Amino acid sequence: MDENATPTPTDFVRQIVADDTKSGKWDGRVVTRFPPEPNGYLHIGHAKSICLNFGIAREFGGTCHLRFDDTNPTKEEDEYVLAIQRDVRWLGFDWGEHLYYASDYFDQLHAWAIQLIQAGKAYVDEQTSAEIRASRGKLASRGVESPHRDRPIAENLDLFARMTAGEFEEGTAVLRARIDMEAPNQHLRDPVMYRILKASHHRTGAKWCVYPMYDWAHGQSDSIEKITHSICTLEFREHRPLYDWYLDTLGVYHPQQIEFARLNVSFTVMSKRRLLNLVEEDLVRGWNDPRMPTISGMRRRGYTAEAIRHFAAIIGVDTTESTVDVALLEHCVREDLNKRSPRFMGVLRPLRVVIENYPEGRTEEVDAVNNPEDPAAGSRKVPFGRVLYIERDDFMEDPPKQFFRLAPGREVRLRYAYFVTCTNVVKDPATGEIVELRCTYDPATKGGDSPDGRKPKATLHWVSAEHAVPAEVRLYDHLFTREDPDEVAEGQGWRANLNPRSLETLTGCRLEPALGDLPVESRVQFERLGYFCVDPDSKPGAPVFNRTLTLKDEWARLQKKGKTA
RNA sequence: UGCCCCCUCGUUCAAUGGCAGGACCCCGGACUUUGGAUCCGGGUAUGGUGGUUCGAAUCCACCGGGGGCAACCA
Repeated sequence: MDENATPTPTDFVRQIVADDTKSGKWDGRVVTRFPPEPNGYLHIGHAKSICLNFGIAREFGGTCHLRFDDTNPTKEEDEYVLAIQRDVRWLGFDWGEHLYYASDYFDQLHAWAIQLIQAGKAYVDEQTSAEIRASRGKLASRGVESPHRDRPIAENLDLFARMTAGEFEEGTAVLRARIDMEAPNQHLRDPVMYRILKASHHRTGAKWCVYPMYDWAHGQSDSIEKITHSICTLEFREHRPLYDWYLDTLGVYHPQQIEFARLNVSFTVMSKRRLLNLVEEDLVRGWNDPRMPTISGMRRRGYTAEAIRHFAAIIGVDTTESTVDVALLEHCVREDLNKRSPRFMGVLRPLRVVIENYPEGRTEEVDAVNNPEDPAAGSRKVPFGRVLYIERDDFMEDPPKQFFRLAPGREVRLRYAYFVTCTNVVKDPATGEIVELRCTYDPATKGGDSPDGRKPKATLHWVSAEHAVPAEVRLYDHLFTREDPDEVAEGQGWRANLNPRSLETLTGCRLEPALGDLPVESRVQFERLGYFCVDPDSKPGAPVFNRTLTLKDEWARLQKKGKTA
């Protein structure tokens, strides 16, 4: 997509950055970061954050770091690290040499922890996690101080050293910041800084027995990297006082945390926990299932990076929790695909048509425009013959008034070819099913125009039976049947709203020859049907297509409204 | 019965004390060798009540509604 078509967004985060740049608050530097935890694949919500962080860096001449927030070895895997990098790159962003891991900072973090202990600002607590949770107090009440809170500094130092050395079992001790058990903000009630985890870390292996908690790791990582604007989602707003406390207490470089509303999209779920659940329970075919709101899923589905970036630009950035209509995302994809997709003809549910007055054994080629939106795309030849396939939906034996397509005795245009008139309907005598149409064609209409000015009300797509490529086509619908998957009956979970018809696999489709050998991920339009792309499951001579999205369909709209009497 | 945050067309984002506007969506029409695309027109919004002000979506107060926070997750 033309970069000019996407206006540079203006939002409150960019406003802050612009103001800071102007005032010289950070010496004119702009450094942001995208800090995913490698415990799942990136989704469209992350895309919003990626576009925000990398976008701001690009617009203000700054840099954006990719930092893996890998502080929990029990949930994180290298597979995710690789997938995340691939997805960010595919989206069109580049972190240059600024690839970091929170685990790179474990030594520094540990040294800082000792510094806090020495300052009397942290202590080792040997209460159980249940005791700690209970003593932290309810939402409306205050917390109670740990019996270990006032233990001597030397003892804390010793205990923490032994925790680090692996002398204690998991769950037997933690290091806590010594702040205020009566703070109205729960996060300030002596938060845990380190817990004992005897798990192998994807990068540091068995080096550590203690791992930093998110709050302890995140702000300090920002500080080490000299981040200027640490942009995160709304749920971390109440963590900000803690973010600030750690940095201030340590007396180190202190970035500004800014929170924005995470993206929700209708008819899907966005939490990594739920997406992981769908994958693990085989409710979808993996993280990159085309029905998933993951970046890799959308990519496999045929969405373009440009469309996703444009979507991110127009939804804006705000502090109000909201759910964006999936139709807006789909609009962005259609808009982009309309401009760039070469057109072809493909028949999903074939109905055989014999042109009775067309000579047996004859074949000719007709000229077809590749993309009416792009004259530079040129044209191609499409073979035509006596036996064709058309879409079953394009014929009705007894059509309602609003049906413009083929019917007995009616003339329609075959796109780029000829006008044909249906003369007979052949049915299976046993089932009554229509198995073939007999038609005649008007040789004077070659190319699709009649010298006498006749204008059929419909133009149909078709393929020559002799030349057609057989294919599998996968049709997708929304993953959930409700705008809000959480809207469920008593006692039911979000999965009750999974759409049982989110995937429909069609075999025996017939495509024009040019579609037989396209590279994986090629994106095309099947005329009158929608946008499709080549799935990696394709084999030579046996392509598999995913339907990215349908075209808008006036006839389908009328049917849906029941106005087709 | 604590703390924090948020309420503008159906949805979403603008309007930074000065004519409430755009996009999506929906409806209707034009055009059309894709019932596509495109173009044109239409579509009951500032949660409520007070206050400040020449003037309030915007500032203040109260009320109402919604969301977040009680992992040794991030």
